[in-house]
Amino acid sequence: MEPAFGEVNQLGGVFVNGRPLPNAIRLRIVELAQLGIRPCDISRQLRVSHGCVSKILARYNETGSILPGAIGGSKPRVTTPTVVKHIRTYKQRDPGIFAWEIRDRLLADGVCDKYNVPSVSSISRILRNKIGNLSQQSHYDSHKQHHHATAASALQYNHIYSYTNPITAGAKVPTPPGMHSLPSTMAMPRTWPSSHSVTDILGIRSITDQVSDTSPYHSPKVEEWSSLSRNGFQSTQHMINGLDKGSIDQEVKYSQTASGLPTVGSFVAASGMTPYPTAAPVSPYMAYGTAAPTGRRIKSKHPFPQISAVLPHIPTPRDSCSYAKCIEFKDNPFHLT
DNA sequence: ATCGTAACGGTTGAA
DNA sequence: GTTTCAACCGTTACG
Repeated sequence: MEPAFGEVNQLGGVFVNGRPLPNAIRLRIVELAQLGIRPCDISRQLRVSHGCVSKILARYNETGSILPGAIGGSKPRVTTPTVVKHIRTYKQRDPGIFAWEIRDRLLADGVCDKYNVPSVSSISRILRNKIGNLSQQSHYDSHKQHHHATAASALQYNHIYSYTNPITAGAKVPTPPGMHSLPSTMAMPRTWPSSHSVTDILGIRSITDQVSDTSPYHSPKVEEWSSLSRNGFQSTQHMINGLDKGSIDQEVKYSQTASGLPTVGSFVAASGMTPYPTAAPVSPYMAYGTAAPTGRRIKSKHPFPQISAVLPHIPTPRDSCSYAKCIEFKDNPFHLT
């Protein structure tokens, strides 16, 4: 359940425990950093803990994305229907086969790779629970099952998990930014926006602004706006740094000075940066985008790349299967009226 | 003073 | 419909 109210951190900023900062704040952190503002000053100005600033900047530096990681869900199973089907086949052909032999065969036949091959114990469990006494199965049945399993797995898993792709097989496998050699099965999972770049994020945001309500906190779920993101609201003329100015203006309201505490704004003017409003109502939770590609520990050659850069998102298996939804704040505790 | 990060309490969503 | 579990979150405190 969403809390009725957010909490206030030591800096006077409002946050919701367990929930990501809104994209507007995340974006601001990156923008300020690009302008040469020190993280400690960013922390003070935005009233976000320095640990959070550090984390967001580090992630941006490594992934090019300002977005939070994907929350919730489960890791994709390794015992996909396809794998079970192969195990069944092996067992049928050689009823005395050992689990470890099956494991080796799965690897040898390319059904799995070293990242997603089931453990011996998992195979044993499959043999015990899912396959049982194969000798009582007719060949016709098994063939039919085989066929269905293949189709089903192709539909349900292949385009999402792409287990045999060594790039995506491990969630922590680094993937260079800008890589375009993704197999088609990974290029565009079912409900995922094509990019986690700021451009796409705000492109999406610009659309959601149009379709959403007056509450800056409510955002459509990805199921809704992932399709929007594909319908050509890429960059437009009123983009600033790849961002929709309107959306920025709206999200800028997040600046945390509602408590009446003095803002830390002197250095803002001195730095010549965009003069963000510094005394706007607190409204921390606006639309969230989709998850950042967490776990991709990319050592960027270009620290703090321009935020307008479009960096294709290379989804991890976990990304693509379970993080399709953005965060929705229906009852935003921070929405001041 | 600044920054990186582990611990913590929390949320989320697939299985 | 509920529970479990492992992912993530931001804050805090420590070094």
